[in-house]
Amino acid sequence: MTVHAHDESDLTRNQLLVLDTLSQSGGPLSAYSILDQLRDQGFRAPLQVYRALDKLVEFGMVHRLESLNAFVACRHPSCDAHETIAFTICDGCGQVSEISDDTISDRLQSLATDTGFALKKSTVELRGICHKCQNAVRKVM
Amino acid sequence: MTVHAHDESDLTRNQLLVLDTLSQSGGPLSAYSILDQLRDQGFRAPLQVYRALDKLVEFGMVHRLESLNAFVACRHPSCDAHETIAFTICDGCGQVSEISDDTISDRLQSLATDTGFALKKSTVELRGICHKCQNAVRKVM
DNA sequence: ATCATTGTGTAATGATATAACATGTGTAGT
DNA sequence: ACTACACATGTTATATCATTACACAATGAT
Repeated sequence: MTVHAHDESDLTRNQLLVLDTLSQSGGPLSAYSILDQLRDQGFRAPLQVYRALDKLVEFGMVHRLESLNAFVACRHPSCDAHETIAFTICDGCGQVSEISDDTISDRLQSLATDTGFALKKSTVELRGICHKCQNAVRKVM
Repeated sequence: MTVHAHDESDLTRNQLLVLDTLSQSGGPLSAYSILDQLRDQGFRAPLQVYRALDKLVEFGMVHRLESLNAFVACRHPSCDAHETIAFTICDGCGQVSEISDDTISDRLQSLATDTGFALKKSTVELRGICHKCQNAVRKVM
């Protein structure tokens, strides 16, 4: 029984299709836009997407962006080291970057521990404008 | 024209009703459950709640919890110092606590700045089990 | 062979959020 | 007073996100 270390060969057809759709998009997608892109492959209902997403998130191969109600493929090519703790999300172009930072994760963990809070999952999402989009705005002005 | 430093006297009737509902609940509420609680006061449609919430969030008097799709009244009694940067959310009892921590906010800001990202808003939500609920589980076992 | 587990397909529904348009209300400028 | 403007409101309809419930199929363990 495999516990971790999932790779693509462990995935079902539906999970693979959903993961591929997300990977190829290069950015966040809603469950319903994944569904639309997979109609040709036989997808008919949201549940087919949500079920695949649940597993992929569980495996750490996809992340859910709470502030967007959307999903992104993990950028880590091999499926170890899914230790992302934060995301930047550009409100201009939608680009998402993953950040790993021990200062923050350690600090969050100790803030929790200090108050007796058993931390299960951290959501850290930074909304703003990426470097490229800031330059793009300057050009227009 | 007042720019900041809103207090209750600046609020419209609808905004006051929504804020009171949230304050009295002591925890997070969805927009629709706020709506249900305000039917007696004449509320009929979700938009009445969402519009009030938009303003209250803008004023810093209410926070949106992204991972819950819900809203809480800011715990700060006077409406200065809405500098909360993080929340703990207990998955057992639903209790929400606000955390202000310069280590984290400074670090998030500098991670953003380092990559040329213009940070507008940080979402930091810690999901887990609070101290009380951990004890409650022990009793049952 | 049977049973449990897991994945799948499908329809219906629930939950969250916004668009579009009409109406009211206070206030500043004339 | 009248107008123009900004802003809050009311209402209907619709868009978007997510789950429940039920039936069936494939796999693997006993």
